Amino acid sequence: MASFTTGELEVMQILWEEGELKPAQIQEKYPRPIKNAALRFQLKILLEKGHVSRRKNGKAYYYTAATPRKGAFKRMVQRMADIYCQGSCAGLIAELIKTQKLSDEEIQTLRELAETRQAGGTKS
Amino acid sequence: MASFTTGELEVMQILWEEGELKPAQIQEKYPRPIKNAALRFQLKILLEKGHVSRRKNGKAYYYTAATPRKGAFKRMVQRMADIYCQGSCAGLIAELIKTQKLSDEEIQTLRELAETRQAGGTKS
DNA sequence: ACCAATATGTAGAAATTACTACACATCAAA
DNA sequence: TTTGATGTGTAGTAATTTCTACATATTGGT
Repeated sequence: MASFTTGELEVMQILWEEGELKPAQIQEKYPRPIKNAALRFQLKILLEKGHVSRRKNGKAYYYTAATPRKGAFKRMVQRMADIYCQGSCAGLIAELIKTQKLSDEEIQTLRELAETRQAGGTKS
Repeated sequence: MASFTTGELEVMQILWEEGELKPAQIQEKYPRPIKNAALRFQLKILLEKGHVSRRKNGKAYYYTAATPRKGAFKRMVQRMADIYCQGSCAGLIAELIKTQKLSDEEIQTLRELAETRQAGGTKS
């Protein structure tokens, strides 16, 4: 009831980035060749599940994401934390900082980000 | 060729944590009730795909993870960065620090972690 | 009003993932 | 060596996900 299949996610990504599109336009942006009818099938599923909505304009239906990107992101983060870090998001972030390749500037940015949050959270 | 199905991942998680187990033992640790034969089917798939190996000891086969946890983690991180942060892992970490609920201590820990990496990267 | 281009709807097939039932194999103990 | 507990192998079923083919509908220009 929460996570997307691969195909669904490919469509949602496009809608999150592009806004309102009709099937033929989504098809063009699709990361791999896909038949129009196959794509429309994905849209049908997403519509039934309530993840997209559509609106008729001229001849065609235009689709938009109904499920926000942010919520989907949160669920995926939590899932990953569950799998790899006993459910702890902080643990996940720590693991990422420890293991990912990061340039000096990127680390500096992250550090500043943490400091900012710290300053904002406590009352100066 | 890279990512696990839900069922496969549930098995891999147990093997990553516990080491070498026989089917009945994995079955006990499984996050939800599962029939012995159903579990063994998952193991069969994982074996065919090369994600686990097995070794006979006494009556039973004992299974171990052949695909390392670390690699699977990296792939999942990259996938998530691709979907939500234009492929940038640093961007992903930044997004996490910005959006996740974190206690003061957790933020402090992350900050220290970043500082440590920074100190270690540049020559003191 | 008609036609051609563009869209849509639906039934069914293929591929993947997940599960079940049951017959057969192996080891240890009497 | 028979017996029973434990473990294995395999064939068949179900559910989900993905794709295809084709008939039908809608719109704008003539």
